[in-house]
Amino acid sequence: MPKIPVPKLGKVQLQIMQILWERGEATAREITDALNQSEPVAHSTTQTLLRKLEAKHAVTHTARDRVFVFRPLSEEADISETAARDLLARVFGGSVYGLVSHLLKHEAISDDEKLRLRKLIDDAPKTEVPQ
Amino acid sequence: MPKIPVPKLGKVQLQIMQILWERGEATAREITDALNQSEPVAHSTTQTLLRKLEAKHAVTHTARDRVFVFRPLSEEADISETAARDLLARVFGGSVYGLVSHLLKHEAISDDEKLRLRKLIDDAPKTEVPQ
DNA sequence: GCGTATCATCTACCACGGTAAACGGAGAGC
DNA sequence: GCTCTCCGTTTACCGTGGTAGATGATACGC
Repeated sequence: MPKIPVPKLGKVQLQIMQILWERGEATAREITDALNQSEPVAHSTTQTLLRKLEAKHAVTHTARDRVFVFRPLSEEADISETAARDLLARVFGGSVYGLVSHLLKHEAISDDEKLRLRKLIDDAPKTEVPQ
Repeated sequence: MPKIPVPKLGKVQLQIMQILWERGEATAREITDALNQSEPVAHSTTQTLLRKLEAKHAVTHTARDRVFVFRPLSEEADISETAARDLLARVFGGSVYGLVSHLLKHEAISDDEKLRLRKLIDDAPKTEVPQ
């Protein structure tokens, strides 16, 4: 089994995936409309990107009436995983500490968020480095 | 003043910048050699990328003897900033909490790192969210 | 039946990162 | 003086993301 690797996605491709994750499924037209909420995109562009996403097994489609209904194949967690790990390796030398300290220094975080983060760290299991 | 925007860099381009940040300056040959420590890259490739980096004002060069000495123009902090914010916006909807919790859940972190992270959060200033 | 609207497909561009061969200039060694 | 080697420059190619027009199939209204 060739076991499809987690695909790397472009900006708009990721937006499309997010729409699909949110809704479970959508037609090309619905996706175009959703994309156009934030920025204008031609319907044909959406369709091209859907074809490319399908080519790398990130989405699939089934025909319903005369319309294609698309559904996500890649999981949101996997994509986030890959993207986060990529940034980590490329920019922060693989150091989670480096990235987090950078975020704390340069990004706005509410007190509430800080509390929740603290809790998260406290609740983290002891050194159980998963495989 | 056109005020150059912080450039987005590719994988190898980023590696080149990291070499330059580390050393302060380097010749094309030195960069190629350093890159080849991790993965084979033709010298001409290095030079092409340096030209492209120079085109977007990420590096500059001066001639010394017959050799170009390259120096970084972009700051490491700015590039990290851009890359981190990009990931944040694209994948985690701008939520620092989302990204950090993801990291804590999916990345291996030593107890020591956890302690240091906790300290970092505790020491973070109170909600001074300017602008 | 015929036009119109809607789809999906095909085809083509552009930008950019990455890759590298080919070329030309200029010292170094003999 | 000729060759060798190192260097920078030019040029070109591929892959991919993004963009979209042109085209063709098909249903729908009248």
